[in-house]
Amino acid sequence: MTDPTVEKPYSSSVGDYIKAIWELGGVGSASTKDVADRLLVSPASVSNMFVRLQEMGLAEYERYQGASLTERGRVEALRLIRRHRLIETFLLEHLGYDWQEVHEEAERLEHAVSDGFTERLAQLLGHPDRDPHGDPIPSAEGTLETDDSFVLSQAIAGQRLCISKVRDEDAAMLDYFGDRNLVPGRWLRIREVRSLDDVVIVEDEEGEVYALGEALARAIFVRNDC
Amino acid sequence: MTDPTVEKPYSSSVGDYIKAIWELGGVGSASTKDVADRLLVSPASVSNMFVRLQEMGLAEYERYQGASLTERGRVEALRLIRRHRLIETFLLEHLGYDWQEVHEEAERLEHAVSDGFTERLAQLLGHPDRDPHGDPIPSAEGTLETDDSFVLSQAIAGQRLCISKVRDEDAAMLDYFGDRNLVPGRWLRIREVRSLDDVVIVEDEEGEVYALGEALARAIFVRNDC
DNA sequence: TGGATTTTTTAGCTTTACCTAATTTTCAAT
DNA sequence: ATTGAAAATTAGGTAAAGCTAAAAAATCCA
Repeated sequence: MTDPTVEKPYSSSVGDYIKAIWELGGVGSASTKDVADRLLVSPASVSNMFVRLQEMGLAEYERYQGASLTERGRVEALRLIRRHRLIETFLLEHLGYDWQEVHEEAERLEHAVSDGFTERLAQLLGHPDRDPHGDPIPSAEGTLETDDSFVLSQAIAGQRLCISKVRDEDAAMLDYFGDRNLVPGRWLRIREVRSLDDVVIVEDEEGEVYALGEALARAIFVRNDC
Repeated sequence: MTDPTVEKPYSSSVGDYIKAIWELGGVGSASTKDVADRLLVSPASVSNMFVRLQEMGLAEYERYQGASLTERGRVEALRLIRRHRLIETFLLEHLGYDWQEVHEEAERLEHAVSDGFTERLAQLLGHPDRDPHGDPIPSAEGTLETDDSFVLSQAIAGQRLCISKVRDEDAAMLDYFGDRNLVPGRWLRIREVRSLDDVVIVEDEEGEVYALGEALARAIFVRNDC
């Protein structure tokens, strides 16, 4: 008597795995170890879950070859990422959160909110297509804009480029960038890209000059338009 | 090596049980059956959980006698109820939810949000002390205003009373009241309380007269002040 | 090519939270 | 005081999601 038209929602664990595969896998597939490291679980747990994801039709999986998402898995991942980024935007813009605190809270909330909540939140926020880090927000239909931005360390001296996003993994870096207003939407002129020590020297709109070491230059993404 | 100062958060199931005991128990204790009916689980599951709640120090429990909350359990229940009511207020006032939709969403969210989120939300909402149904919102410290309101069916003809809250169990009733603006904060003059058929006849501030049958008259709470 | 190392899987176990079926206790009514 | 119904508990079982330890496959490298 199970009604196939009513599909039960996936558990939050399943969602975490799908998201991890999406984020790690890119085009190809994600390895057991990488997923285990990202989710802080044992590799054995990942092996188990890969089998279950396949049974659920969310991933393709071949023993010893890692897992990749099916179309349904991809849609599900993008749905969660949409939720996550909209929630982050709300926390930052309406509740006064700062960069550090946002990620953890959004990680929990994205599994608890309904689609209805998500779309109303999108409306409240004015249907943004980027979150405050500059990451694109997938559409409600599960499409994601292609991203032609690249890492600042790959820029060429003389270019004038727009910051498209900043990596959101390291809170201290986010603070550093926030303090100096190196945030998505700002234009930079590239003064020098020094291969010797991977330092990139840039000038912002106010003429302020910054020398960014390797780690910082790889945390800022830029592109030609804004 | 378990650090007793770091207390792990309770699962959402534990929270559901504590809330149910609080809502059903009042002063005394809540019975296995009542909790089972409210949470839509089997009585056997409730018996199990009662034992676990006692081991966790959240409830007192004696076989065949039901369970009542300890001080810690009471504080935990009020914390969840605070979250729930603040979230409902937010959904109604900022996201355009209507009465029906609100409860279910809040029920899920209250287990996912942090205390930090809750307090920021309270700030955004202007630290309300009542939710839109008129239910008092517990303080962050775990205190709850004593409620001296009573059910409309216990009013006496001639009194002038203020609607303090409306029962939030039945969505159709909430709609009925909402449509007629019979909401917390409105004053009513009691024209007649007919014991024959339990119909209560009231007049609102605009002189509109309503005859409310037993079910409706028990869903509206009133008191002398506002 | 053959070891050594890393990665992955398998096997078996734990906890949480639920269930059904059977049994026991309580309570109310004769 | 007994009994019958309602309520509660116990016993035993399931599924999800995790774990460790041991075995197997893949990869790297000299």
